[in-house]
Amino acid sequence: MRLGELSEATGVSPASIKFYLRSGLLAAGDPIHPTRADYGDRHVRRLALIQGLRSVVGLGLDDIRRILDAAIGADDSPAQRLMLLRTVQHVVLGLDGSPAEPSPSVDGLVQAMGWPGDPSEARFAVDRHVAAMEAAGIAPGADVLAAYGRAADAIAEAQLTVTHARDDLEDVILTAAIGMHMHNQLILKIVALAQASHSIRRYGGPPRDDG
Amino acid sequence: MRLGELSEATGVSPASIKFYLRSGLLAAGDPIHPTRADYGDRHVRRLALIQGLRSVVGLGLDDIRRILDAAIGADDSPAQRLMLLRTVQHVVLGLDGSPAEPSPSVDGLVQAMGWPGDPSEARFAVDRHVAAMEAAGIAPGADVLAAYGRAADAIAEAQLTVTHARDDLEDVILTAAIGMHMHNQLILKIVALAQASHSIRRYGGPPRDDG
DNA sequence: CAGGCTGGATAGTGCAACTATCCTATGAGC
DNA sequence: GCTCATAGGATAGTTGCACTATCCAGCCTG
Repeated sequence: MRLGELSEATGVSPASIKFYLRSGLLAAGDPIHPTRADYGDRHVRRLALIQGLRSVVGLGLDDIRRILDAAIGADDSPAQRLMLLRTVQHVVLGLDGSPAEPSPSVDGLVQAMGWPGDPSEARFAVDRHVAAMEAAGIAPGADVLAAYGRAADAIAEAQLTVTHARDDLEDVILTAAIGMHMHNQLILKIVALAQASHSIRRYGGPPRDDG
Repeated sequence: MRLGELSEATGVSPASIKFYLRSGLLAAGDPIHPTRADYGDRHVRRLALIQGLRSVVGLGLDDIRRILDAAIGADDSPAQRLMLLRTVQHVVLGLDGSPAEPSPSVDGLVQAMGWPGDPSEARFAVDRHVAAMEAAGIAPGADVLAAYGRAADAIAEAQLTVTHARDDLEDVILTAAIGMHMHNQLILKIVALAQASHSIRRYGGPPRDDG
């Protein structure tokens, strides 16, 4: 299909498609004439991925590009899929990979959950984050961490299962990134629900607008 | 203190302070002369709040203004604090308050956690979110929801306790918003950690860069 | 009374993500 | 062969947000 048709098929304006082509987010179509290129299904999927990462997950084009770059040349093997998953996490969480001081409470969490204790980028990120929360005076208690651990274990399992059920890498990325985001928002909303419940317990009623 | 001193005290440029004054995010100082105003501690705290909500939580100035508006006229009573907390959740989560179809899995969660079953904005938000996830083919299972519920309960309790220990409303807001954000990021990172662990279990090793 | 700082208004900057315009080269129709 | 609409490519302009810089008048100090 031609650019105009690709635009109609995806709902993305021709100008934006051109912009993505220029930006290197979308591969050029197969040139069938000097002034004509042919776009296919992969372009449609790629555009859907870009749109999803932008509008749902809220990533910037630079971050999207980093994820896309990781997908280039990757095959469908489990190892490559995990690699891709890791890149998505890396970008979405803004991990930087530099080592951090292990936190005792995180040690406790890892042991309680039976997770491997190897230092890793994710572990560093958790350690750093817990340290930041402690510095802010809002350190998570052992019970909170334990609850997070169980929740995280359940998400991780579900995410891996869903992710590996996907056929193509665009789907893998989209499922992983949107899954992370959606689970995250879900937890926030459940916390809001829990807080409403707790405030009822403490004060006999929810906070109300109308006095 | 004068504008220049307020700037030095907070690290916010005079131009930005003027901008916040114009935007209505920061109350004008007490005019001591036609061309001189006096700023006090409340301006320092307000600026710290604005900075925190912007740089840590990532809110836009419109959202910050909505939270600030809710704080105006509020007193230190538990009810007002809860009201404020609710506004913060409202803004940070983008809740809209319109009713949603109750989801059976959320019903199950609420009953399992012993939370009050009253319909509420938070409940609607959770119902809508679960529906969206189901539509996206990434519906959370009962085990995942149960784990979230326990985690949320722990956060809510901790958050309420920490929040109510704060003295002034600026602190209440900042603690609530930054707490939400930090806990949220923490969960994401713990999920990343859990995922690394699961991938080791499944495939005998973490995904690696170096092959 | 001059200079500098204050506060207030207005306009400009930088970034991100588009969006509109222009240009060139076909390729279809006559 | 010639014209003209259109695709594709390059360039510049727009929008929204969050500042930032400039300008101006007042007035307090020295």
